Amino acid sequence: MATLEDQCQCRCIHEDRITHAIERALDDRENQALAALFKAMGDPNRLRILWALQHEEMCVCDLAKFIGVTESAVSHQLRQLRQLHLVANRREGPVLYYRLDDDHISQLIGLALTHLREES
Amino acid sequence: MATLEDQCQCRCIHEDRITHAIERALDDRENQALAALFKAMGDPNRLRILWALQHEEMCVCDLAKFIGVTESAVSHQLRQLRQLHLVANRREGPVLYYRLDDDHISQLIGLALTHLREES
DNA sequence: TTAATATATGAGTAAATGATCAGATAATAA
DNA sequence: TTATTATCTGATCATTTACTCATATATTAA
Repeated sequence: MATLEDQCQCRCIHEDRITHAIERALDDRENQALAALFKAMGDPNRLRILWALQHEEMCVCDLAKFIGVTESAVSHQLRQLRQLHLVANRREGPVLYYRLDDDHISQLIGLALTHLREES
Repeated sequence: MATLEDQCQCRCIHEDRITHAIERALDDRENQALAALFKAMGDPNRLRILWALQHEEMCVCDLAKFIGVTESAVSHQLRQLRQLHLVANRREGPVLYYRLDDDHISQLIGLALTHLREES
């Protein structure tokens, strides 16, 4: 994000469009948070986790076995997903059952898959 | 992705859930492609570009000015977005006007923003 | 053709990422 | 209490990433 005054080599063609874009731009924090959300979904293993949790809640070692990495690795990934409110868990004795945090996650995956399959 | 036979330290609790997850799992290539799509949207500057293009098509140097980086940097980003069918362009003389490739992109951003704002 | 403008590309680099390993914490059972 | 199981956390490291710089390509005009 830059204001128009910054570092102007004056090569741009459409001052008006830039001005409008800046006016309409998403707030910086929100942009950052939104990017973090997409980034979290943008890793093959995390996505596998999310996909699996669409259907059934699973514990850490289930997920580790499923995607073929260490339980430690899964735990690290789940922390990220938790912090971004993509997954939630519930404890039953010593085991933590993970699930998707809300319905938006499935919707996002579904919508993206639609885009992909229509191969626009 | 691993089959159940691989590297079994036999510590998992729910063999059945793992089996189901493997059966229902997204095809490996599709999972990869889906992750790539989300990852592409998961960078603050690329997201700013996509957000701006929701409203109006813009050329490379507009975008560079807007987000405050080199035109080269924007060009690199746009290539990624092009390859993943997130943006498309049209040439008018020497300048390329970029736009969102289809309506799904806006929908994805909107849905993610809803999720974010409901702070589930 | 040459010059100028808009964009693309390749190399190089500092920073971020995702995995593993080793060790810490939490809950239950003996 | 101690032992065991499930999960978490910190350190480390190889890979990936996103930028800048320098250069190449493409389009138009002179």
